[in-house]
Amino acid sequence: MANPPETALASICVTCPHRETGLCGTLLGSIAETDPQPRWQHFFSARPGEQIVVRNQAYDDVFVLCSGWAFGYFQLADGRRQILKFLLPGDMLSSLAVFEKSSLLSVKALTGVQLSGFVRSEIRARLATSPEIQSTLANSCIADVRHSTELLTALGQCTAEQRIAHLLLQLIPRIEARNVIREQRYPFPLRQQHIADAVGLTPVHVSRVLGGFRERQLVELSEGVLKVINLRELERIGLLR
Amino acid sequence: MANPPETALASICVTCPHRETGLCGTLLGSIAETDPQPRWQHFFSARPGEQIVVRNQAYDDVFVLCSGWAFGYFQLADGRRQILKFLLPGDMLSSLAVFEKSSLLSVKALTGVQLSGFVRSEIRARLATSPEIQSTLANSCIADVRHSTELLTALGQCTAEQRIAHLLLQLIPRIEARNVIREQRYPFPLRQQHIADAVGLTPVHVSRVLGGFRERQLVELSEGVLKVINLRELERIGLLR
DNA sequence: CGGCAGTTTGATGTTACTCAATTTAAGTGG
DNA sequence: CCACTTAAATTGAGTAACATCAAACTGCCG
Repeated sequence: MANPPETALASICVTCPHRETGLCGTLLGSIAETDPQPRWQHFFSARPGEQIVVRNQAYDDVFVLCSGWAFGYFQLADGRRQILKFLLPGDMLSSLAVFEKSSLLSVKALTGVQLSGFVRSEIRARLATSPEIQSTLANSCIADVRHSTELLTALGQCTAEQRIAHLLLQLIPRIEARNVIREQRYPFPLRQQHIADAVGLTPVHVSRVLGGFRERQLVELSEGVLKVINLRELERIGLLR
Repeated sequence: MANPPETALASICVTCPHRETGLCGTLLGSIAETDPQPRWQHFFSARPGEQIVVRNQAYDDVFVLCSGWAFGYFQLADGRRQILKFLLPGDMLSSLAVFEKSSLLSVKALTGVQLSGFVRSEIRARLATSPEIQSTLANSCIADVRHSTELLTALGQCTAEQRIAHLLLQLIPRIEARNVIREQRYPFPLRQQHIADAVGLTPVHVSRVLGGFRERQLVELSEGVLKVINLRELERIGLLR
């Protein structure tokens, strides 16, 4: 995971899996025609576990994840934390960063990551004239709200099994959209601690539930790989109806 | 709670407690100068318990609550439901309704309510030219996200006492902003069932926790009134730090 | 007065947490 | 390639928090 030289970095975002629909690609598409090295954009990277954004701190950039996994979370004073969303390549760290300087969330890298930062003022200027950027942003906000609605319902109303199944089901299509999947084996860099923090359980209990899933031949999770054996049954457990 | 005649309804929204900052007032302010009876706005009311918006159904209007209380929720097939937010006068039922026809949430009236509906196309047209409407909308989205971040953290990480205290603390300043409060007595139309559905507990357990709060002289809740006795201690329990 | 919805209370059951020990896996340096 | 170290996952036993079930109580309204 060595850092590629600066000159190579620009190509990373252009190859974002979501450049067709994502803000990153939308913006880069518009500069390709005009300015190959804009001042209002920069790339950088972070190591696994490194903090990228601190809640309530002010930033002049809007960030897009270009490669790797990250997660947004809310930290409590006593060490507990709630993970609110996992971020995959093409995701904006926070859609509302376009309007608000201070971040609503803390963000940490889960794997090694590469990011793109766009200067907010420039995005807002373009937002005013580009319907494409407008709808990209609106869609990102809608996806965010839809996701947190579901997560809230899962946390408030569902059992441990259902919550974990729901988390997996929510991630599976997003991983599929970004990777070639062979033999139902999905790249999956979360530790059980991350799952626990995301669904409001202890790591110990997560281990027991995943053990149950394995025994029942639903999914197997180890070494950064999620193997999906019985998707139908997983959906029966984890789909919100 | 009889329905006032149509002619009187226009004045209701003008006296919205949040007309200074809310979308409702922002829009009405701009028409007061031009068109006293616009076609792109209409008023209506609903009785206590009546359903106002159905999730996934399409609407041509963006709704603002003018009087009374309502709540947005996600309904599961087996009867469980998660209440995601309580709506007070001046609140948009959903900020993202400006961009998305189909509602992300179901909404029910808690008390008798009066609402204002603005035709979406008209709002979007005005949005393009009015920085005031833009920032009002952005602020509403930001408040929504901030709120669901906190609620998620409370549901995932906190005990029953903390969750209920948190809910009360979240509502208290919003009630204060809309009512004259005497002797720490807040109008509070929620049933224990609503509290339960909002914080992911059973009504029975909510009753026990509230009983504990009463014994300890923190708050008393009965007959639609919340009496706040020891705010400091309530904050010690329910504030997320 | 009777009925109904909402709340309270008690007894019991289940889920998930805590604490602690053990196993497994992943590096690290010799 | 192999001890040694460390982080992560697993397992077991005991406990706390919350759910469930059922009954009694309250205030309200017809």
